Amino acid sequence: MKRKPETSSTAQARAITKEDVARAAGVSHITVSRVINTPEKVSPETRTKVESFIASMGYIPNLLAGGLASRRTRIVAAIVPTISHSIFAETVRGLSEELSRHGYQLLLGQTGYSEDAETALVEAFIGRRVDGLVLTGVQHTARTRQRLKAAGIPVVETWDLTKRPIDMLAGFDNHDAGRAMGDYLYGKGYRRMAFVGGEDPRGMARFAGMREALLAHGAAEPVHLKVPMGSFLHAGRESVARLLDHHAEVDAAFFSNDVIAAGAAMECARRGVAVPGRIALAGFANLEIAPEVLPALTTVQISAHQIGLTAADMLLARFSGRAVEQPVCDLGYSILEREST
Amino acid sequence: MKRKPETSSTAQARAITKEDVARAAGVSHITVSRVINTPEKVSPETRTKVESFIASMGYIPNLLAGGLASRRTRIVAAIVPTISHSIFAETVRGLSEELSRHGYQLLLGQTGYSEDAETALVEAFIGRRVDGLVLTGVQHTARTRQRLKAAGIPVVETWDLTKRPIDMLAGFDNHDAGRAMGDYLYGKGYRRMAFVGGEDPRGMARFAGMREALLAHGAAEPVHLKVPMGSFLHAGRESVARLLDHHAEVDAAFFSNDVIAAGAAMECARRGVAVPGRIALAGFANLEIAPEVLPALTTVQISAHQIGLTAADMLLARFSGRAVEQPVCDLGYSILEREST
DNA sequence: TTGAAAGCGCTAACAG
DNA sequence: CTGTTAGCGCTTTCAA
Repeated sequence: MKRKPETSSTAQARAITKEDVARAAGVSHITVSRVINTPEKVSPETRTKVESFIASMGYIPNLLAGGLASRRTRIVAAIVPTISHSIFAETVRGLSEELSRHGYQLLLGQTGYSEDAETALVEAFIGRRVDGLVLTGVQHTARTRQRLKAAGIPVVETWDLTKRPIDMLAGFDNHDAGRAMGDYLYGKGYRRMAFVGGEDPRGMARFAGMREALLAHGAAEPVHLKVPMGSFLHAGRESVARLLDHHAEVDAAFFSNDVIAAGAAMECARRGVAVPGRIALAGFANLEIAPEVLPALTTVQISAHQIGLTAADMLLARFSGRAVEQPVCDLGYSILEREST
Repeated sequence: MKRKPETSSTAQARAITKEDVARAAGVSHITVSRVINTPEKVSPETRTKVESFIASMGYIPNLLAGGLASRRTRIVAAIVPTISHSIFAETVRGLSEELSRHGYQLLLGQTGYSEDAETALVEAFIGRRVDGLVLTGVQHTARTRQRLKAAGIPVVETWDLTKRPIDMLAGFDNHDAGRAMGDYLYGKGYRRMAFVGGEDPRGMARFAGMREALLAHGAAEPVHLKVPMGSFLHAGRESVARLLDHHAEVDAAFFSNDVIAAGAAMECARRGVAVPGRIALAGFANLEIAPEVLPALTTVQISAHQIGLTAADMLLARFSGRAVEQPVCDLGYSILEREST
């Protein structure tokens, strides 16, 4: 039990351990452990004494060691395409708040919309022995699915629906949501539609749904404009410019998210193009910017925050051994009409 | 060395260990360890053989155990006020990208601008034995500073400057930046200024700098409007409305960040108020929205992304035992003139 | 180039 | 209510 001399290049001062506190307080280290984890199982005097030593010595338990011994890290990992854009921020916020309320911490990973990056992150997080994992979308590499199955940790897929979830699911039907917007725009009298979005699976599903609705109504094949990663606002401005200049027949555009749509609205304002007079604009997700931009955006309201909350609650139920009453949860969507259509 | 029967309520399948791989490959577990960590120290045949077993068995090393034994987790924690807003997103992105390039992962914490929350996060992260820590701002509780000193881990403070950093620093002078904007606006002929921002220390410093500049020029005391947390766009709209309605003399407003300023621009557009004719608007940070909104925002350009990159490089240098050539790094700022002033 | 022994700091299970 | 014993899975000497 002798301490070796300090040699590590990180030069981290030898941290105080439970042993040190126990010695100082004249108890065994397991008692210190109990004071921290199950204080009700320790006599009040002992507890008070130990607690005062913990405080005065500035003892911080090594969660690495604790996690190794107990096989629970109290860490949940979330993997999102990106946090730079606000689309997933609400979900992450809901997740993070609910988890931290229950003593869990959130480890965040970004894929940049790459499935291989997701696989790498999943492996890294399994290596960290996270207690649970939240994934964005339902499309994953075979390797990801297999790793997750093998690890046997609770998983929640989000932001979409599927017949064959890996484990649990909290999302909504992107295809249906797209169709609903198609129906809505057609119902408002628009006939030549465009869809502007990235090539992520959920955006594609929304496009497919919208297209289906339009064709069912006998409307023309919608124009499909792809936007690059990067600045959504800028992409929105560029794409609406393209629409205005090269697809003059288009009278309504549905954007993959509100930020792109807001960019489009800004470009229209710049050009003095009337919205919705010359072209109607609809967004997706009801982000912060949707009601603020001029004109306020019609959008598809989804519960991004609720997705995070639900995912957290599902995991928390699993952790505590409770049965998850609804392991597959469709949170729905609704059309929110504002000024832009 | 006998396995206990599976009882854990997490029901995590017994994970494959180095032992299992070693046994299968007919080597000792330490050889497996070498194949993973220092492959050049293993003979090519052994390496190939072990690697194939690692792959086929789907072995994922337990980083908890590794971290415990090696005293390095390859995790860096970053603490920001919030990730929901885009202000710190660029910094986090720079940090995350640079770190992951070098095999480190990022653990993210949000304080909601509360110093006590920061302290709690610092303690939690120290408990996780992160290799390094990135903090936002230079104002921290005594307890935070003391914990950090005691833990002896590398720390980078960001987004501000101070004479007495905890350890390393990558930021810019908020007071000076505010003064520069004050000078600029005064130089453009504006005389009745307002500052709109939150009550975070950096925003306050910018206000103080601006005020100092104005008073030095003999201009009037600036109006100071506080915005609540929450929606910045909305706060911007509300505050400019207040300015327009109750401080009609104000001819220029400086906002704590571009998102608030953009909200203000949107409200002006809604009201048909001329910018900068009736009121000039200036933002801060040169966020994505600044050049896109109508009118494009004059702002203070700072290198949010560079802050993250620099912080990462400082930590990386420390980790590898290299000396950090510039432990205190002033990244500067500059006025970026656009249409809104 | 490979292996054996000895922990890292903690918790689980059992005993007292 | 408190302590003892035995690992958790890995890396670090040190030895072969």
